[in-house]
Amino acid sequence: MPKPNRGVGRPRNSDIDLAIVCTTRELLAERGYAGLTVDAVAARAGIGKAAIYRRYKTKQEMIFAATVHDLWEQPPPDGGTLRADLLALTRTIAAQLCGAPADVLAGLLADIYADKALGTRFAETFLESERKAVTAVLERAVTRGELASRPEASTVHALLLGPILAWVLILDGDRGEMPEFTRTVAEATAATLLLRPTS
Amino acid sequence: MPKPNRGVGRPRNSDIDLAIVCTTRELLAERGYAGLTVDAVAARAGIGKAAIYRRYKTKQEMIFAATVHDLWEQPPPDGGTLRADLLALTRTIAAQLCGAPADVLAGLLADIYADKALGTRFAETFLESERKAVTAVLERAVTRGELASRPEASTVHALLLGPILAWVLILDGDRGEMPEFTRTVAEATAATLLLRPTS
Amino acid sequence: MPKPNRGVGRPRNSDIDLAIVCTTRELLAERGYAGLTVDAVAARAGIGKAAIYRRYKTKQEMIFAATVHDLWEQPPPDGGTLRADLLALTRTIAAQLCGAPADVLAGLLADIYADKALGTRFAETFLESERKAVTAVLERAVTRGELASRPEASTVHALLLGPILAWVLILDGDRGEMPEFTRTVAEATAATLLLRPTS
Amino acid sequence: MPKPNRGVGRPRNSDIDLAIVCTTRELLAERGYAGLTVDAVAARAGIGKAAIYRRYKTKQEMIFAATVHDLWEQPPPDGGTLRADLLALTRTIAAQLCGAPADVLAGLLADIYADKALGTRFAETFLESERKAVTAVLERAVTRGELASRPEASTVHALLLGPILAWVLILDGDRGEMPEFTRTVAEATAATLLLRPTS
DNA sequence: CGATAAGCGAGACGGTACGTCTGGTCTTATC
DNA sequence: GATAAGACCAGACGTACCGTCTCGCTTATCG
Repeated sequence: MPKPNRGVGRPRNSDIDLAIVCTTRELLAERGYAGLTVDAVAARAGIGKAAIYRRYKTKQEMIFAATVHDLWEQPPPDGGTLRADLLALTRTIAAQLCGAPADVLAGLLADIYADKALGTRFAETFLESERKAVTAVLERAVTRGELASRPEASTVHALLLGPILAWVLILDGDRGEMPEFTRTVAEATAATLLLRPTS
Repeated sequence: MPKPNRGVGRPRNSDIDLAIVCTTRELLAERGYAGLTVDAVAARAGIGKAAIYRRYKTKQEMIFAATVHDLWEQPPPDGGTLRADLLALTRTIAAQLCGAPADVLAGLLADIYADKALGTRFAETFLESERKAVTAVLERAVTRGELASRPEASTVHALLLGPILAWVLILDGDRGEMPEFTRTVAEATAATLLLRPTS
Repeated sequence: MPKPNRGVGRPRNSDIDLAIVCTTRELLAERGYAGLTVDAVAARAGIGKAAIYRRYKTKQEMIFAATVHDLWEQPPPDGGTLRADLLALTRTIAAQLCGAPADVLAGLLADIYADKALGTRFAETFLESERKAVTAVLERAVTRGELASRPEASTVHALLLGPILAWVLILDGDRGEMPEFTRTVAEATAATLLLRPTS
Repeated sequence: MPKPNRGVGRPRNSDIDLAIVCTTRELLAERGYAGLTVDAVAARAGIGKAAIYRRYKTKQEMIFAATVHDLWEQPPPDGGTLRADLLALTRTIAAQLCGAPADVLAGLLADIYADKALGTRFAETFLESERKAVTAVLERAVTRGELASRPEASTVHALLLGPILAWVLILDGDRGEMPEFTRTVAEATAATLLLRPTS
């Protein structure tokens, strides 16, 4: 999230906003997360470093902004059944995670732990919104009578998010098989929830 | 894995091997992954930087060696049922992941993507041995007749590893609840496998 | 001679230019040539190492610049006689050589041989200007009729420079006696030239 | 001057003594003074570093020993006249200085200032013996009646040594012209001494 | 003869400096 | 006041070298 601009003086050139984001993505693709430097972004984009740091506090924020596309906040529309809702949810999660190469994901994750502020922002935006979606889906199932009581959202979240995370981040799984895998994950979670109430 | 030593000349001092590993862990705990420097390790351990770089090509290799404890290779003993085997397996995986703080895990993961050699080593040691254990457990279940056919090991691996990974790495879950959570993950996977053959 | 700066962007801070030179001289005086480190210069001057290496390619260039004060170019004014001219010239040379402690002189000399670029610069600035002065003095003497033909400049240069060099660099002679010694050198050379034409 | 050996235990291998000296000279010629490393000498000579440091306290002592051929101590034989004695003396000095490349001379000189012990040894051996020779020559001239009183030996030493030093060290003079130049230096000094009593 | 002492090649060790690089800030002149 | 260029501080990185030490071995003299 770029720093705000008080609306006084020369307005920011929005071409630059775009150039930063695009160049960052380019260079991430070319040189990988570890090989990305702010100087390189500035040079390639034909802008000054100050223009970057006026918008983002740190390099990590810049990458975060360039990578983590401002993500969906709404829980998926009611699909009628818990099974359908979980599948939709899992697909959204998978789409998020597949949006960036694995090295970027890993790098970002590391930076989130290195920089407390970034961690907080990540938790508040990304995590919180996902968690809300999970909660909403579960609550709908309770309302429908599919579940007796609402299971712990964190647990379900981990059951959905985790396998996909592992697939792209650790196991370097084929992303072509992702739709299929997504279905497996969703159904496994659904099966578990429907069979036995998970704490 | 440290660089080798041709058996000629003065042998490496194994006290130093140990000191590097211990000091690295100490400093990781004190200052976090991002705050670790090679100079600090050398200074604290009372050794020269050369002694470190004689053993490890890069800082990352050092951290890797200090962190990824040369890990279990054996699949869990036969527990009699798929359910029991999966629980044991999941517990082993969880123990591995809980061995290091989250920031170290994240940092290591990022470095694995940054350094190809490290990535290969990680895949060959850590991943391969885990995968073999998963395969063994599944094969036992087929032999027992619990499963009709052996499911894809990668998928099951992701279903087991993923939620735990997400729990410690993303959701910053309470590690005290890990035993309980581990059980949930194992049972969810068991349920899925026993209900429907996963691809 | 510092690296140039293309007039675009933030200009070099000339305070730093000065600080580097002064601090280098200070530390040379305090710790001697062999004890001088770039880190110490940076630390004492309160600047970053990069600011030094932006100006000088190597430590040696820095010392060179800090020590070999951009020196006089003009031959001494016409003193009326060869004897007088030689004395003036010798005094200038002696003043140059006494400007730095013996260890710095020796260190610099060694570095000049170690680094070809430095050697060239030394020859072109220091040596060439001194040689021109010697030539000019000798030519004046020929014009005056004191000498029948112009002697080889290199030889005369060696006769003037050498003894002083030996005095400060090898024999560790008392610098208090330098004025007297300078006179001796000048007169010895004058006597030789006036008696017999030196090749 | 190598460290002594108490005659007990295995005796030193004199092949190694020679190998060190020869290899040092070789490498000095190939890579220059600044490029010489002890490891390289040991490797090239096929010996261990310890064998070197058992003989010489420091790298500089090794180079010193390999370079400064154990030099003449005797003043030149009586040539009958001051002029002839000075020429002989100058030739000896020139021979000494021409024995090593200029960069080695410069490097050695710098090291002499860096290492007090080496400086003392240099002064006591090289310098002192030269000075004695100068004194002896001057005294002979007084005895012969060529000179009224014995001039200051240091001064004469500087007048003889200096120009040659400058020739090889600073002016990078052609060493082929050395014999001629030597004569010039000797005669200039003789002329000065015979004309006027130098301090 | 065996014990003792030292030499030897190889190379690890602690220490220290080098020169490079990057991140994030600041300073010009220009727009 | 935003911008491009680039200087600035801080400090980590990985390399190189020095002089010392340790290993397992060899080679001499002494008892």
